[in-house]
Amino acid sequence: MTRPSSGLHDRILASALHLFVERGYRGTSLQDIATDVGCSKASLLYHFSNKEAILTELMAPVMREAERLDARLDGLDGAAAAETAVTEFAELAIRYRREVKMLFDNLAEATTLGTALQKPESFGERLVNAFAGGSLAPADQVAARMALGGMFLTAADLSLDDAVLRDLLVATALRTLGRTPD
Amino acid sequence: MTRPSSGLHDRILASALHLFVERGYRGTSLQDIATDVGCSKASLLYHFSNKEAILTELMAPVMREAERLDARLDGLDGAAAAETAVTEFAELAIRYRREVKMLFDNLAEATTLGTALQKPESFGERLVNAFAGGSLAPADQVAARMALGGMFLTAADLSLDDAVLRDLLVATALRTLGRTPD
DNA sequence: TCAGACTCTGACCGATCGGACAGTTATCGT
DNA sequence: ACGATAACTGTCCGATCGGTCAGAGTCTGA
Repeated sequence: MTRPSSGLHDRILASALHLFVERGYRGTSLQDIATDVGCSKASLLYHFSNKEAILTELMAPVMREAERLDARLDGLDGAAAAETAVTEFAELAIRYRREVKMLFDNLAEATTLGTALQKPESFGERLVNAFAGGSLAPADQVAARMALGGMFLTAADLSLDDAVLRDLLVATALRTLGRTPD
Repeated sequence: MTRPSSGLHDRILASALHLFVERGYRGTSLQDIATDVGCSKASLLYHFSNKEAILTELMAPVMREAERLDARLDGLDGAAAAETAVTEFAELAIRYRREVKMLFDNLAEATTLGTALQKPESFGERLVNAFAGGSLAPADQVAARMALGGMFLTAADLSLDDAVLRDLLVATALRTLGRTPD
């Protein structure tokens, strides 16, 4: 680069994340982001090919972590799958709190939106299965969905110390699943 | 009325509910609804003063039930509050599945939107407190949020028999809260 | 029969959306 | 000193948004 980088790229991401979380993806216009950053709307489209590219880049780290977790769960079953899934998902949901909140604030639009929010959908289903320990019994499936949904919502909403909240999420989710933590 | 009512009013509501659930409130334009109904966009605004009025009327029955539940919880505390809240909320969430799904699909926009989606916010907080049995301990608060969030998401997503799902929601939520059902 | 009320619509409006593009400015290596 | 290139912006665009309005068509009660 010739001109000293002002770090605009990262500032755009920061503002976009903040606004997407607060008002949703559709509820945030490029002009909103530009105003918040303090640059022109055209600058956004210089750094990102389009609006969705901003969302995609914001979600990229979460997606990577999600795929890693997905791979780890692949060989597991039963109690091992459930406990691993719960523990790792808690860690992930806490670390990427804002991204997680952004994600489910736009679940309805996920279908319309491109690939940025489509992988998480199938990932969610595999997580539910892991939570259920592979069981297809209605009671286990419902418990799995409730545990996952509960962690999802609670991690995004609550403002508690990260470590404390993570441990509580894990313990409570395991209780929901009927698996007493060791 | 002079001309035999074509029931357009209700058909608009039905289409709007369907589309709001599928694509979100912001993701659904008046033209989308009009096309789905098979009438002109101007007809929508003949029957409803504006777009938000459609949403408000869709949410009206849920709001009434929510207020009734709210009143019932007012005098209760501890285990009685938790069990009543869980049981009644399960009933409500199941009966108004689609409206509930519509509600949390638009949580991020609730602040922007008018009164239609604002009452539920404070109602949610009171529900959490009831779920927690009045306790302010972090463990109880987290469990309450997870139980509520879990019911919320699971009632909206799953396609199970109503009665079966309702009983499972109640049993699982009580387990999450650490309250063994009688 | 006919005035009036009800239902519905086409045409139009200003605002805003995401995005395209040519041009300006600043800074680099040579 | 001087292109070359990266960073950035003003301006414009077509599409679509929610919403208005004058009127057309249709039925009822007097």
